[in-house]
Order: sequence, then structure tokens, then C-alpha cells
Amino acid sequence: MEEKRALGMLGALSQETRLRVVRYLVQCDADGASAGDVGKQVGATSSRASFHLSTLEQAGLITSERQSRKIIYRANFDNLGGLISFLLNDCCDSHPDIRACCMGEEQCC
Amino acid sequence: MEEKRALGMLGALSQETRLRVVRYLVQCDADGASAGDVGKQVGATSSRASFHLSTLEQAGLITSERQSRKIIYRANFDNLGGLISFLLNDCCDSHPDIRACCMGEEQCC
DNA sequence: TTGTTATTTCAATATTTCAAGAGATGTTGA
DNA sequence: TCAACATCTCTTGAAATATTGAAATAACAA
Repeated sequence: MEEKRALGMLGALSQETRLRVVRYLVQCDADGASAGDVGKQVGATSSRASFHLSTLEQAGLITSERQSRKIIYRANFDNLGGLISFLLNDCCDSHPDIRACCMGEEQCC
Repeated sequence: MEEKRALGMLGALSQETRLRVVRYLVQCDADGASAGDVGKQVGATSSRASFHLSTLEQAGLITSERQSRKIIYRANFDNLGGLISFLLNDCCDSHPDIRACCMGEEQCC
């Protein structure tokens, strides 16, 4: 992940509505959700939801697929992981304190 | 980490100069660096560096400590880890794909 | 085709953020 | 106290972003 892409993702995520959209879409997992659903879920008008969704898609955090008259949005797990990996490994140099804190009580293996 | 704090951190990090400041301060580790050092390192005037440093401090990503006539800035490893943990665990629900991607080839234990 | 639903695009406005430089503040040593 | 240095604050103007509502586009069903 290059710095520029990471900056775009961070900017996209640093907005309340968009952060909530991503959280919701992560919960929806592979099923995804339509723009209308997303809008209702995060309390945004349809035009606002559409705007934020396109911002998130442009940043690479979500994907879209038309299904008949709806457009289904899904979290882009690869890129979300890539962003977190960038922060943890590239940006924070895999600093042991940060890594430990990030892992918390859960074990990853 | 609450959503509001995470949003503040994401916003602070989503700016090229500030992201570089954090990267540099992480590399400086416990030694930290003065505002002047940081400014030279990231190619910013002193007033710009001061502005960005105070933005980062307010977001909780760095700390400051006066040492005689200099002010030493350091990365706040706890909060950086907290942010990454928020993204990985709270926001992304510890999704296995994201966790795997984030861990990459390194093992955490 | 016509009507309905879902989503996007557009224009106008308001707000926020960025960058640069001048001046103010705080700290040290003579 | 004064001079030198490091940092901060304030102002200005430019650029990016957010919001709203109305209109446009796309897909489906009767």
C-alpha cells in the first residue's frame, strides 16, 4: 500500500457517516447492502448516502455491484486489511508496543 | 476507544505532512524530536510544523514535553495502538480476512 | 408505454482545512 | 535586563469538503 492510497482511505474514513457505513458493510459481510439500506442504517438522505458511498468506493474501501434495480455495496476486506497493515507495519514500523496493544487479549494464532 | 476519538485520529492522520510527522516520531521512539527537527524532516516551515504538531497532539497521537528551550514530541504508542485496534477489532469486527491480511507474513506470537 | 422504485448527478451555499508569513510568547545565558 | 533562539498564535486568502433539494438516469412490472 502506497502512502497516497492510504491517505485517501484515512480521509474517507475520517467522517462520521462514512465510518458508520463501513462498519455496517463489514457486518453485512459478503451479503452487502443496497444504497437505500445503508442510508436508512446510518441516518442519511439518499443523496447523501450515494455521495458517501461513491467517496468510499473511490478510496477503495468498498465495492459495488448492480443487482437488477439495486446496487449492492460490500466492504473491500482486502483493502481494509491493507490499510490496517500499512498503519501497523509500514507507518508504525511494527513497533512492539503498538503491535501488542493492537492485538489486545486475542491471540492471532 | 470511542468513535469520536477514532474519528479525530483518522482526520489528523489523513494529511500527508502529518502522516509523515507520525512516521518520523515513531522512528525516533522514546527519544522523540523537537518541533524544529520535525519541520526539517518533513519539509515544513516552523509555523506549519507547529500547527501540525498541535493538531496531532490534540488528536492524541503524539505527546509533548518541554526540555529547557525545546519541546520534545514523541509518538503516543498507546493511542496509535488503540486506533489500529479500533479499526481491526471494533470497526472491522475482527473479520478473519482483514486480520489475516493485516498480520501478513509476520507472526505475532 | 406508463408508473414505481432505486440511485445518481447537479447547482448553490456553508463549513472546514491548508499554507505562508508576521508578530507574540517563553526560555536560556551573559 | 537584554539578546538569541525555539515555538506558538493570529490573520489572510485559496482550496477542498459537506449539505440540501431538485432533477436526471436506470431497471423493473403492469
